[in-house]
Parts: sequence; structure tokens; C-alpha cells
Amino acid sequence: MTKGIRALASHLNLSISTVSKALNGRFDTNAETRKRVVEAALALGYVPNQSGRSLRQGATKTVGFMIEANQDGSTDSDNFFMSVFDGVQLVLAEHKLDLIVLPCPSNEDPVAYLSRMVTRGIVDAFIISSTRKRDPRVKLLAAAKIPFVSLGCSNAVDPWVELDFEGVASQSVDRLVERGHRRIAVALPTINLNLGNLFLKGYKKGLARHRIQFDQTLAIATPSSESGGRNLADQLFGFDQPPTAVLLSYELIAGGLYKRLYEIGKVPGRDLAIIGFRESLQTKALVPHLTCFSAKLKDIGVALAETLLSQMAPFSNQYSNHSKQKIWPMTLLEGDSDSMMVK
Amino acid sequence: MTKGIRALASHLNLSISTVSKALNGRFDTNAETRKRVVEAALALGYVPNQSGRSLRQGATKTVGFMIEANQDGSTDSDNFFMSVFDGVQLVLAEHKLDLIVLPCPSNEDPVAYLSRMVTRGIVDAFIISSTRKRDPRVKLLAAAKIPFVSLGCSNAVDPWVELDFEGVASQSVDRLVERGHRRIAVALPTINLNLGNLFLKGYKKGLARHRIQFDQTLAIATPSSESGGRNLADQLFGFDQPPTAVLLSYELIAGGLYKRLYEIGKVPGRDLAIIGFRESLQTKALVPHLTCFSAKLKDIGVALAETLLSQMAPFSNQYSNHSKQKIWPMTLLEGDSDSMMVK
DNA sequence: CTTATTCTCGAAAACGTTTTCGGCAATATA
DNA sequence: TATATTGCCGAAAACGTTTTCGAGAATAAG
Repeated sequence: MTKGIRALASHLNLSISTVSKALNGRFDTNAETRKRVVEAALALGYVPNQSGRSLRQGATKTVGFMIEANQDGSTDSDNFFMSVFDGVQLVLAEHKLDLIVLPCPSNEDPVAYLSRMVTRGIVDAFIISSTRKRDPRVKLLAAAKIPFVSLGCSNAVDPWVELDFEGVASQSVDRLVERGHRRIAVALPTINLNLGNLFLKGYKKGLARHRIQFDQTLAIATPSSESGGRNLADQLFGFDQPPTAVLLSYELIAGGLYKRLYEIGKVPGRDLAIIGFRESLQTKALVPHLTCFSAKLKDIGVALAETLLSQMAPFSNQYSNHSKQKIWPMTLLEGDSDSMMVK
Repeated sequence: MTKGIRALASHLNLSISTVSKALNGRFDTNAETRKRVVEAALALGYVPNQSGRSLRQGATKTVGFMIEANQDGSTDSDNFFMSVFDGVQLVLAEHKLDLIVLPCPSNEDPVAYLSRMVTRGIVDAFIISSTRKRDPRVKLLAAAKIPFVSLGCSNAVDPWVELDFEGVASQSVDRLVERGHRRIAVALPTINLNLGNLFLKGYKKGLARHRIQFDQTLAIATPSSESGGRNLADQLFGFDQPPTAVLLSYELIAGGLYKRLYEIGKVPGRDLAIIGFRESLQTKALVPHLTCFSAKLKDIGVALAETLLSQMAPFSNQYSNHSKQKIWPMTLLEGDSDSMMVK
């Protein structure tokens, strides 16, 4: 079974040189031929092998952007991903594997981008993040039989590592109910990230445990921005009977929420109990301190890498006992934003 | 002039296969020979071409980690680099160039890491960040004649794009003096980042303009962390005659600074005027609002890419009129942390 | 001494592409 | 009609490496 440009050429009854030239749009090929070749390439899903290309051309057509974590001894992770990368590299290095980061441009569809990177052939395996519900990218990778793992649960069969959104939400409800809250709102992402579903699930489970009726109007989708937080404040206190507590599935909105609360004369932790999701430099700057959860990001990276290796043929036996799907626990960081008692 | 493994082989009077096997530590080579080969490789600076390797081996030995910016319409850049990447890719895409990100592991020396990536040969050009004074990485790249640009000024001859640290510091002094301040402190990074020198330079220029004597004790190096900010507060109010204002060259410490101030009964903007450097989600969460500066991060990415292309042979003519070094202006975002008047 | 075995090395193929070059046919020019 | 030009295509080399296989020498076994 021939592969690559040879397969395409023989399928078209053309020489590989003609095919190559046609694909690269050279003018010493017939326009008609060019069209035929391009169409066939599309149909057969042919894409040139990058190693072959760069070897021949003596150039990779790629620019590298080197970044570092803060090197001055600061332990605060101002950047979620840098910590995760670190853990991933720790494991990969043991097997002489390197990690490169592929930033999807904001003006390109993530699926198209991934597909481009797959065919570019500069990596053997993928880690993907921001996993959506029924994410087309996992289908793409699974179909292409390319080893991968997703940061964020995808489905029941493919490998993933996930923060414990469900547990955090559920635990948060417990904590609030203990303090007398009955009307608890939840802030969810506006896009179809799977974390939203998980968080909502945990929230509902928590409510059910305490026999509190789920109220759809208290599940509020809000963009993860400053203004998203402000809007949330207005919505919460726009109710005839405002909720006394709110859970955030995404902590980036906490800043806007706090600010708007102060503007309308409400004090976090006094007039509204707030539990954020993950700690960050932002949540640490808030007054009163935001109660939220923390995770060992580096260890998540380690888990990601191990899960990935268990999917890669040369290493799978070494990691065969490794679980394919893992929910990562988070620990509570008590702040003052939910210390009030109700009723 | 032969290159690569051939050159090494002929230099050693060995066949390329033996050399290859020796370098890869195979046991069908004499131990003595292996040693000779490895030493010669080191001496001649030989490193295998990655394209050739992956082509032959059918594997790249690399894992890709795909990340995305927030896709839910949030305009806040919670991540400095993601915005910069976006701008870089905008320009590179026009020339069918791709961008990959190379995250330096925290346990590896940045110079060694860069050198490894250079020899790995998976990219044609580099962008480096966190530039230090007399950064060995720029020497490395310049010596190897690899096109590059640094985010952060390096020296007088090599290409860079830099945020206007000097201007920001200088302008901040003006602003504070206008409000009656004479004793103005400045917070600097503890490591030898070039931005520290520039910031200090601008600070001194500002002072000189207003005939204020520079006081070395008011230039305080502090790690960019929560606790760094707390320490700063203690140091400032530990003086017999505490300064009435402080400039931050790095905004990540603002949260810790604010918190500690409140703890010791001081209010930002009343007892101490504060001007931060760059806006972020954290600075936006602060109450009172931190006065700081903002830059169009995406445009900085564009500038980086253009500067880089002006250094790359195939594109340099297209960008020949492009300046090799560029200071990027920032605009003031007035907050309430420096609104007080003194005396 | 003969045969088997081990050790060390080199020749050559292969990975998948691009590019140079020459050849043939069809068309334009003289 | 003879010659020059153009348009289109294919053969083959090249990029730099790894790997398979066989050969020869040296050593061990019989």
C-alpha cells in the first residue's frame, strides 16, 4: 500500500513531480491538471508530510516563540497553563519527548486549526484544552488514530483529565446550606464548555441533597469578563427576592462582580455569599478574600502526560495500569466572601 | 563543503552509518569508537537534523498542546501572551508561516533550552521574551545567524520590541509631582530583567526633571508575588518618613500591596498613592481602582512579527523599511489609587 | 587446523517531498 | 515546409538521517 504523494499520483495516473507542482500551484502545469490534482488531494485527504518538505526545502516554515514562567521565585501562578506545561514536560522529558504549544488564532476555527496541525505532522500526539461537549476535535483525533488526551472531560471512552467541577459545585452548595442559605444562584459559561455541564450537575446534586428545588432562573449564563461579572451582580439583585449566595464556575468574573456590588451598596460576604472556582492572582487581590478552590496545576500536567503516554504505542506498556480518565480533586481555600450566616 | 553527519563521518574517517549508530549508542559499535564519535560531535558542534530524523523514523518525538484564548466574547485579555500570539500569527499567516510556542521548563536553564530548540531544528526563526540585560540567548542566536527578535530590549544592534517602561515611569513621576508628591518610591524586579533598568531610568529622569534628589533607599527590589507586595507595604511604612507614593514596575504585586496596606490601617489612594504598570484582570479587581497603563497587546505581536520578518531572508525586502527596534507606547488608565493631593 | 561464533564496521535502501532538467508534442514564426 | 517557441509532463537527484543486512576480521569452540 503506497502512501503520500505516490498514492495520489498513481491514483491520478500522473507522476509525483507533476502532482507536487500542481499542488504548489506552479505554472509549468496545465490549469486543468492543477484543478484535478487539488480536488483529488482534497477527496483523498492528502496532505504533504512536513518532515519531507522541510528536509527538501531546508526550512520548516515555522517560527518559535519561547516563553518562560516567572523566574524570580514567585510561586503565584499568574498563568494557569504555564504550570500545567511544566508538569507535562517533567514526564515527557523522561522519554526524550518534547512539548510544543500550539496557540489557536482567535480568527481561526479550532477544529480547522487542529486539523491543520495534525496534517502538518510536526507532532506525534496531542493534548487539547477548552474541551467542549461532544467536541469535534476528539472525533477528529480518534478517527485519525492519533494519540491524544483532553484537559476537560469529553466522553465516556476517550482519555481525559478533568478538574472536579462537579465535586466543587456540590461541596460549595453544602457549605452554603450549612450557613443557612436556601436561595443559591450559579454562574455558568455562555459557551458550550463541558465544565459548565459538570458544574451545573454538581450544583443540582447539592441542591437535591438538601431538598432544595432547582430554579432555572438562578442558573445564569454570563461571559467570563469584567462586564460579565457586573451584569451578574445586576441580575442577582434584580430579582424580587434576590438569592443570598452565588457559585461561580469561572473565577474571572469575580472582579467585576465585586465592583458592581460595591457600586450598588452591597458588600460581598455580607449581602451576598460568593464562592469562586479556582484561586488566581485576581481572587487573591479581592477584599474580602474570595472563598474558592485550588488545584496542583503541575500535577495535573503530570497526569495529562501520563494519560497521554498510556495511549502512545511505544510507551503504553509502561503506563498500562494508568487510568484513562481522571477527575482531579481540588481543595477548599476558605476566604471571607461566604462567611455570613443567613436567617 | 559537506555538512551534517557526512562531514562528521569524513572527519573521523568513518562511515555515516557507524557515526549514526555511535551517536545513538548502539552496541554494534566499538565502545572506543563511540567515545571518539561523541567527542568529535561535541567538538564540531554537530547535531542531527530533525527533519531528516523524523522523516526516516516516521515520528517527530514531539507532543503538541493546543490552547485557545477565551472564545466566549470576553474582551479582557487574562493572558498577556495569548494576545501577543494572536498578533504574531496574524502577520505570519500572510506568509504561510506557522507559530509554535516553546515553553521553557522551570527546571531547565533558558539558554540550554533555547540551544536545544535551535539544534532541534523545528523552527526557522525565534521570538524570545523575558529578555535580560546582556541576555546570552541573543548572543547565541546572533552567533548562529538565526533570525530572531526579542520582546524586551537587548542591546543597540539586535532587533527588539519593547514596552515603554521608561516613558511610563517618567510620566508617572510627572503625574505624582503634579499632585504634590516629593518622596516617591519605586518597586523593581529582583532579577536582572532589562525592564527593571529601563523603568529605573525613566523614574530617575522624571525625578531629575523636577529637581528631586534620587534616593537609593526608595528603589526597592521585590519579587513579583503576593508576598512581594505585602513586603513592599511593610518596607514603605517602615521608613521614618514614609514615601507618599510608589510606582510599580510589575503590577502583579498590587494585590498583596493593597491587602497589607488595609491590614496596617492604610488606604491606597489616601495614605499612599500607587501607580501600577500594566492593566490586568487583577488590577481591575482592586478597590480603589489602580491607576495604570495599557498597551494593545495584539499590535505588539504584529510589531514583533514584522520586525522578525525584516530579519528573514525570504521576506526582508518586503519589510526593509521596517525599524529594527521599537518602543511601544502605552496609554494611561486613570484610576483612584493616585488621586490624592499631598500637602 | 577447521569450523562456529562474536565483534565491528560499511554499503545501500528508505523515509516523502521539491526541484532541476530534458523531452515530446503542439503551436507560432519565418 | 522548415524552424523556433511554447506548454506540459516525467525521470531522477537531492535533502539528512536511521536501519537492515552482509562482509570481514578476530576470537572461541571443536
